[in-house]
Amino acid sequence: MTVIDSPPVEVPVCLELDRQRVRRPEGRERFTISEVVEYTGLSAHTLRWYERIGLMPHVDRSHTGQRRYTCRDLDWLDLVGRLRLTGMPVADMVRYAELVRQGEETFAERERLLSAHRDDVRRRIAELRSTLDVLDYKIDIYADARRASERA
Amino acid sequence: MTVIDSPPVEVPVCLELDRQRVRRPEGRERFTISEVVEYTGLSAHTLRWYERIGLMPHVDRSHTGQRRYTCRDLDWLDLVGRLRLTGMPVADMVRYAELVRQGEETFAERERLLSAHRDDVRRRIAELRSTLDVLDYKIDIYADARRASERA
DNA sequence: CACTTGCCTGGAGTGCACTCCAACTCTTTA
DNA sequence: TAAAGAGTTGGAGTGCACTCCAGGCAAGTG
Repeated sequence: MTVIDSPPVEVPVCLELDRQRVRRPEGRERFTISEVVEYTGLSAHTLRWYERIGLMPHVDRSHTGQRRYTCRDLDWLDLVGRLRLTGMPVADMVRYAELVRQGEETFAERERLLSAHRDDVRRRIAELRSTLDVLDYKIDIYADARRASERA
Repeated sequence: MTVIDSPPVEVPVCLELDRQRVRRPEGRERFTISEVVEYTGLSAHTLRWYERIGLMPHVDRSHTGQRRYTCRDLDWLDLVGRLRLTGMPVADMVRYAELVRQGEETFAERERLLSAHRDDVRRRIAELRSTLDVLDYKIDIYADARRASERA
């Protein structure tokens, strides 16, 4: 509940699905886990779990051993959040995180990985679209029936 | 493996994701579970499980107790497959199946249920689109780096 | 008649992505 | 100084959607 209100500098936002957009406290550089919970909409459990499975770059610690997230961490979590929303398996995200850790010589493979995912997303959009047609058709039938019974 | 080849009457198809489209054996009216497996791409386990949880209208049986699916069942499985592809939870599909069983007085609620799902699908399409932008951006960066190193 | 194939059942197991628990430490507030 | 609150850990538990297993029955083939 310790929400830090920074002056309205810039307004980078978190894009958690339907949640109202949460302003990132800009100007600060180290965030507690609860601040990151606030910002990302993920639970603290999940944040720690992401770290355990290697989905996070090394998260800094305070002198007492508590996590202190940086802006770069928030950027990374934004990307992870998007990949997650588009259904990329956690294992693939971990793979991508590994590639990032390995440095620039993995650019080509990162490109391949993201391209494959992009194809997947495109395919899924097409799939959703075609289902939308079926839904429209069904809903129209029910709506027609309703209107008919209302007229009766 | 007992695939029934019907003469090419009409060509209604099954829309299982990337699988090649399977022609429905038209002209026949009762299908074994393995034929339905072939047609839907679902496993026999899953088909039996759908029945257990109430996601299927009553499936007919042969005199020896084996399932005999009808064309109506295949139509239903087409719809279920689409709802599934668009991420409708099985519990919601079961709810819809119940409404269908209850008859015409549930038209209004069926309309509501499908409309809600349609909204969901639309929202997800928008979400996927916006992620596509991020992916394009990232992939461009990697591609540029690759081209730069190829020139070097 | 043996064998293979296809299908049946209830119930247990799997994989994924979290989600929670118990027991603890550290910091802040009354 | 006592109590509340935020954070720590490893490991166990949860919910979803299958997925598989053991053991058995029925029909067709050599």
